[in-house]
Parts: sequence; structure tokens; C-alpha cells
Amino acid sequence: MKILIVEDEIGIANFLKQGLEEEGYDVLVANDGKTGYDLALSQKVNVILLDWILPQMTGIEVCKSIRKTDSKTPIIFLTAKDTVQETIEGLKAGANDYIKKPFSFDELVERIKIHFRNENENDEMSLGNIKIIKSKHQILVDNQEIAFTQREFELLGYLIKNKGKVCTRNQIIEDVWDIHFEYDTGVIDVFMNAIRKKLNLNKDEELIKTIRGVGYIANDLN
Amino acid sequence: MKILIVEDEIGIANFLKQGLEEEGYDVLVANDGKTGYDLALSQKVNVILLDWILPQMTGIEVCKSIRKTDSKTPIIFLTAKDTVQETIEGLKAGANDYIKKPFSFDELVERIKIHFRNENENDEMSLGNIKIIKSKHQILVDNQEIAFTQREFELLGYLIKNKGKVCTRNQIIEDVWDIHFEYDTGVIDVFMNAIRKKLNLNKDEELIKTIRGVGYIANDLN
DNA sequence: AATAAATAATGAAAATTCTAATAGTTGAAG
DNA sequence: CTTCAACTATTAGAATTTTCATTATTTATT
Repeated sequence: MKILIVEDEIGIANFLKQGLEEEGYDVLVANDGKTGYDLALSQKVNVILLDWILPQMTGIEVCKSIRKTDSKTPIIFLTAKDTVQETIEGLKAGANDYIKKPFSFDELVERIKIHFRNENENDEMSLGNIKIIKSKHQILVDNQEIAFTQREFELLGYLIKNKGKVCTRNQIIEDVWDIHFEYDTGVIDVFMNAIRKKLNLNKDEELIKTIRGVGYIANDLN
Repeated sequence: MKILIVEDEIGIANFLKQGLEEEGYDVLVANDGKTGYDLALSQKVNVILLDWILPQMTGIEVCKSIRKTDSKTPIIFLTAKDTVQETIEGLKAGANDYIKKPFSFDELVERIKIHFRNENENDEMSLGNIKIIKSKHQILVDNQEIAFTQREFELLGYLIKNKGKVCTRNQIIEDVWDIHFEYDTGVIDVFMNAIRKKLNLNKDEELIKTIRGVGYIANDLN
């Protein structure tokens, strides 16, 4: 998890860098707007902390320029410009949050974490003797790898991520198939069948259960 | 775009409701925590504005309960509890933003818009004589519909959404194929070929160009 | 200008995904 | 306890997606 700090006051930059490194983040510092802009586009950065008043390019300019090519990376303004007008200008430039100096470091950390919540989704998850490793695209049953296709992998991953909760067919179509228009299909059942076959589960086993009229649920048996 | 307001002070709730409706949002109001929680789960809401002090369930309880089953819908605390401690508690409960009363209505609107940026992606887009309508899953060339498969549709849509910018093969695999693990493939080229055939474009036409060594770009010709 | 090396386009076969039809189950109503 | 209706599982075949090999094109080098 890499954070880019764009801040010209060395003292503040160092204070932030040290604090965030203690929190376990990789930190990159740029002391002027132009360098910040270049780093934002060239490095894979997860969050950008941006001052407003900077040499070379202002924070607003940096923010707008980044947004021209990258609409996703979260940008947090961190500035002494504290009027409502300025806050709105910063947000309109494409920022995701706007924190006024002086700020609480703990609150900053918490506001940074908001943007990591999704990326933090566990790379490794397990359900009974099944283990799933997203980054390697692997599924192990009793430490033995079993080949899963893309869709099978995603569907099983989704059920395990939500283990203990019922996943409705609608939720599955939305979240796994990413289909947001009206669509009537029986494809989920077909894939559940394929997954159960590969895992050697028959349909009355507790590990993955059918909830009649609703959907499916994965259960850790403790 | 539907906003749920969970607020027990009728005056504030009405003020917010009216203001947000003028901004063009659909607004739903709950006057106590329990009702708010029920509505949040039963209705398809895009953003939730949450007060802290509420009858039945506190905002914190509502927030935590929603997050148990719904980890996505943005929750914005809107409260008079203004200490750093409380802000952090609110954010840790799963909120996405924390605005202290009294607040500027304009700033609230701007902070709400942050969460709509992604969903606001244009339903209709065009490139030259090509028109794409996401909600209907349609592609029209000179007002004549042409059948596209799912992947073809998504890839062309991605290029048009980013028209004027080069899309690298890596970006395309990440954003269109949603593949985040190491993966070497030539599948993009195959689909570009299929798309060009359907659109009757040969490879040196300006509308969709190959950028050698990088990827592809869609260009509006003006 | 000729050649080689790298990259892209293309076609066809393989694999996956999806549809649609059939068989099997479940649970409610009588 | 049966019967029926609604839902789920399973299968096979159709459509889409992906891989892989071949051909074509571009760029750099001689």
C-alpha cells in the first residue's frame, strides 16, 4: 500500500512520512506540484495526499491534471485553505476528501483507511479444507491444487468472502457477473453444480448449501 | 440516485430533503435508527446520511449493522458530535465520510457527489457515427443497431469512455477483463479485430487506432 | 534499400460460459 | 399421505471467449 505525499514544507512532509511509515505504509514524497504529478502517473500509488500551495503547479492543477488520465486513485487534500469555497473547489477538482490544517494525525489515518477498505479484501481466504489465494488464482483442497475456471473461481471466492451470509441470486449476478441491467438466467445453478463437482460436495453437505427460493450460502463448520 | 436520510430532528430532515430534491435526488427519510436500518437494507439506496443520536438505535449501531451485510453503500455521518475521538469512532464503524454540524449545505452536496462520480458514468456515449447505450446494451452505427457480444460491448465502451486517451493493454486487462493477477494473453487483439470487423473499420482508420507497443485509442474526428 | 526483430492482425481450434430442456426435489395444500 | 406447483440439479448443445499458430506489418539496423 503506497501513499504519495505532495507537500513543499519539509517539516510537515517528514512528519507525515514517518507517521505513515509507522502505520505500515510505503511512502513517497514530492516537494513540488510538477514532481507530484509525474510520480502520481508513473508509480502505482494507492492514495495521494495533496497540499494546495505548491511550487511549479498548485494542488488544484495537480488534481485536475491527474484526473484527466486517472479517475480512480483517491486524492485527499491536506491544506490550510479552510473556507467552504475552497473546500468545494478542491472537491470539484476531483479530490475524494478535503482535510483542513491543523488536522489530527489519527483522523487522517482513519480517512486514508477508508480508501483501502476495498483493496484490503483478503488475498487468502478459507472455508473448511478449502483455501483460495486470489493473487495466484489458486484453489487448494487439503493443500492439493484444483483447477478452476475464471467464473468458477470468482463465484466460489464470492461465497467464501461472504461465508455465513446468504447470497441471493440477484446479489451474485450483480457482484460476480457484474450485470446491472435486467437479466433472467439460470447460469448460477450451472456453475454451482460445476463447483460442487470439483469440490466433491453433494448438495446436502453443510459447507455450501442451497437456500431454496433465495440463493446459496457457504458455512464454516465449527 | 436515491439518498436515505436518517435523522430524528424533523426540521433538519426536511431542510435536507428539500435541498437535495432540488439538486435532483430522490430522497427517503427515516426518523429513527431502526427504521433507517430497515430501509437501508430493503431499498436500493445510493448514499446514506446518518445522524449519531437517534431513537431506537444510535447512528453507530446502524452503521455497524448495515456494514455486516452491505459493505459498499456510502455512509456519511452528519452529526453534532465533533471531537476527533468521535470522528474516528464514526469512521471505524464503517462510514465513508464524517461531516460535523453545523455544516455548509453546498459542501455536503459536493461530498455526496464524490460517491456518485463512478455511478454517473454516462449511459449514452458516442464516437463519430457510433453510439453506445449501456442500459439497453445497444450499439448503433448511423442509428442502425449492430449486435455485440458482452466482451466486445465492454471493450468498445471502455475505449469510447476514454476517447482521446491511449488505453494500454494492461489497463484494458485490469479494467475490462477485471484480471488483477499476472497474466499474459493476446486476447485483446482478437477482440479488437472482431470489433473492427463489425464496425467496418480497417486498422489504419483514425476512429480506432493501434498504438504500437502500447495499446489502442479511440478518437473523435473533429 | 534490404534484412532482421518486434509487434499486430487474422484464422481456426480449444476451452469456457451460457442457454434451454429435462429430471429430480422440496414443501405446501388438500 | 398424496398431489401439485415451484424450485433446483443436471445435462447437452449453442454461443462466446480464449489460446495458439500463422501471416502481415512496422520499426530499427545494417
